[in-house]
Amino acid sequence: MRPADVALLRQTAVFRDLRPEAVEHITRGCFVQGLPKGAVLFSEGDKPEFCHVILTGRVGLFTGVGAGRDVAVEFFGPGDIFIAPAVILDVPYLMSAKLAMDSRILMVPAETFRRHLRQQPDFAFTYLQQLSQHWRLLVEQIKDLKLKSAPQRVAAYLIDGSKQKTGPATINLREERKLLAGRLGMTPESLSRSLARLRPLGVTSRGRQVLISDIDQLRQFCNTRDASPS
Amino acid sequence: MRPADVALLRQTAVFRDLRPEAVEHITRGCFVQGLPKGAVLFSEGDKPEFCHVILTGRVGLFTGVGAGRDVAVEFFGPGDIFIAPAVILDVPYLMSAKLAMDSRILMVPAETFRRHLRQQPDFAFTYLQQLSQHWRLLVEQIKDLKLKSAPQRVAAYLIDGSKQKTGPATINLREERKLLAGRLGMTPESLSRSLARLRPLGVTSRGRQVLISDIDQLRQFCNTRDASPS
DNA sequence: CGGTTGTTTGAGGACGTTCAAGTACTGTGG
DNA sequence: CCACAGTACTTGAACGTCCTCAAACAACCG
Repeated sequence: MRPADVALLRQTAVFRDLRPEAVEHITRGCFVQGLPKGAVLFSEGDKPEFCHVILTGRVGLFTGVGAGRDVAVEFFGPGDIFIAPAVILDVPYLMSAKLAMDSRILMVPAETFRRHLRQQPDFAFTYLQQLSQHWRLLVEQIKDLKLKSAPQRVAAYLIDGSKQKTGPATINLREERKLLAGRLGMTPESLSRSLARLRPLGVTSRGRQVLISDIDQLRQFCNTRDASPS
Repeated sequence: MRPADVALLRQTAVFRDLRPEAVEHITRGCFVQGLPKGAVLFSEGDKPEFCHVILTGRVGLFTGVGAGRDVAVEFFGPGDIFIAPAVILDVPYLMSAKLAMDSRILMVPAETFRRHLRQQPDFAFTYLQQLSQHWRLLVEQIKDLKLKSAPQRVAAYLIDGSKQKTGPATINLREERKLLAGRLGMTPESLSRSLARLRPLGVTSRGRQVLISDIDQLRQFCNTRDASPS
């Protein structure tokens, strides 16, 4: 591993609080891969051989890649360890992993990862915290899919992705719209139309830039039972 | 804790492989509650005070309980530790927990649970395995919601819930249909209609009993892109 | 600059919801 | 044991949302 990569790793939520020698111990036998956008790390049904940690970039987890349309289940960014569950249980992946942009990925051999989880309580706990956060991402997504309309899901995503909590905000969509549509459980056409329907509520979008004039107004729209237009 | 409850606990996936003294150590300060169907263990937005382990019975996690309709996100049964993520992170629950039938619940004080996760590597790892399985449940659910039709989701649920892997099967629906409909992301009416549409494929239902004449045929129906009727 | 890919907009249709009524089930008390 | 109330489940009709298909437009990259 390059020193720069080690430095990146030391900033991540899971490794930040570990003793330096523990980090070094875990990363022994690991390596880093710099891969281009579109690269596939593994496919649905594969047996896991590595656990992956994102140092830089963005990775999407997709399903139905081969047949039909591929739909994104969730995206992860720097510091995230993704689909360790398959590694922990040593069972085939339920999703495929594809880079949403050029990324640097730390590859931890599956057995190494499991061994350190068993032997290093601190590591197990910090990873448990991250998996807990990721669990909550999926829960929120299921809630949104089950009881929000398409425009409401888009609005919720914008609110969640903005650093501002109130008033006006600017958001950079972190993935292209086609992929984002899948993550939100709709087609690209529906995403486009949903954004159009949010325009009266102060949402304007140019490319990946989205401007919101009033987040609170959007939040209110998200929580109304009735998503009637204008 | 009653000896019978201890015996139940010793059969669960998480506690089965722990040393007896470790189990006893963890359960010190815990207590068991026998509660009736419909009882609410906690509500969305509450701060977690206990981690819950199901000894017997069945618990549903719901959202939007107060306003609108309450929708089930997932159900858990004996041996499951549920929503520990909120406990681990010490953040408010995203869902409410309601008993789907009379149950016995082991209540582990939140701080006790966190402390043992930190201090007992075996416990952390076995729980990590369970959370990993639960993670995969949510992933499967999201996949189904995003790329299966309502009848296909019902079929997938039946297949998943049956002990047989092939040929004919009998399934006992573990929750009433109203709640099951929410779990499957549809209304009770749609569930009823979906089951009706599966009839030509050899699915007959009487109450909570569902008979399938040929699981493989159902499985094929699940995976077809086109869910055209009959 | 042309080709490819991503995004918007339109029209039509399928799926699922909503509302409403009717039927079957479950448990309770007479 | 039966009658009854309350609930769960089914079925029907109308509506709305979202998807599909198709075309035009914009953006990006070699």
